[in-house]
Amino acid sequence: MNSLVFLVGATAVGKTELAFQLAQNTKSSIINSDSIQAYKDLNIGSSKPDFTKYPDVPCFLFDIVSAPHVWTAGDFRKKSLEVLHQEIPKRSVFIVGGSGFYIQALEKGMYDLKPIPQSIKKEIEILNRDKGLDFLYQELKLKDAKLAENISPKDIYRIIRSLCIIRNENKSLSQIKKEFTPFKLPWKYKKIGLSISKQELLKKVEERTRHMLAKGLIEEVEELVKKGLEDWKPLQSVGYREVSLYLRGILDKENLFQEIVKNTMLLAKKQKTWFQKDEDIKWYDFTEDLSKIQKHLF
RNA sequence: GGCUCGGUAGCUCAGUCGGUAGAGCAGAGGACUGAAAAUCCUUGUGUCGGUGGUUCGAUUCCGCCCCGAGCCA
Repeated sequence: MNSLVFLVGATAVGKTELAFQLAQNTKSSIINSDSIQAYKDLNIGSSKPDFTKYPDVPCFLFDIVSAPHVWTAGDFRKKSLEVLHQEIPKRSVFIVGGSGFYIQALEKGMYDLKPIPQSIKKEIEILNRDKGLDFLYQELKLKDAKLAENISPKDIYRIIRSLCIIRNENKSLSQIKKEFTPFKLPWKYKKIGLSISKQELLKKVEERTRHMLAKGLIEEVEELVKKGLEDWKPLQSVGYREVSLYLRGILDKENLFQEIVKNTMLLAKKQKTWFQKDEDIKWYDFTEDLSKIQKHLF
């Protein structure tokens, strides 16, 4: 019986390397659940694996989206389900990545929502620009008091998104949530996490950041900016954002390294917070023997 | 050596017309349903450089000293 394993943990802990070794040893395949590694043009800053090192491991959902398109949790859910239906009958599968929201989307499902048309997005953006976020928050309070209570009046992302949904679905998010039945994956699966002390992680993050800069992270971002992609959302992610600031003269070179390291550590903390509430995850120290982990899994 | 401006939370700095102080960032914790590497929330006692003086009371005013930056010699 082929199995399904989620491998999670903070950025830079060494998930990818472990996953490829496990997959190679057990003739399994890998699905990427990292939101940034899905992008074709984001290689250095996303720490994309070196696929030539493991030519026999079938890989999915890496390098599948090109700018200016944007990859979302919903896309991940849909595509990963397709891949799983095709792969599980053939071999075991590892799903690897640090995006907790993606794992949740796949595991528990997502609300069945229509895509938001540009016209609605624009309308809300103009309201935000002209009347301010507080005006939008007041509208949300009127139309979905329960949700408004649970988010901050400054949470620009959630306020705009929920108003878009109200306009597009004619229903509030709270209502949609109430009517939603959680989905269940049709396969048995295990979740394992790689843990690391903050001190050890800092060492890894510094090393990785140094490596990224040496390998040409700045040039990678420069290329994208040259193509007019400075507003492309993924360039707001850790590493890419700091380099963009550097290219615009807002950050100087000495601070660039420090800022990337700092924000990567912040990201790692958020990932840790996300995963630690999931009691199904079995944690292993990052120094744990491969064979031990493998034994536990199969 | 003289003059000027600084020395306040781990960092950058605000402020107190004299009643022992507060922002941003960091640190710690948390939320999270289609950009999630995003977007947010909670959390701030520190010999206010040292020392003497004035004062009921000084981080705040005055003197001296120490440290840093700049200008003049």
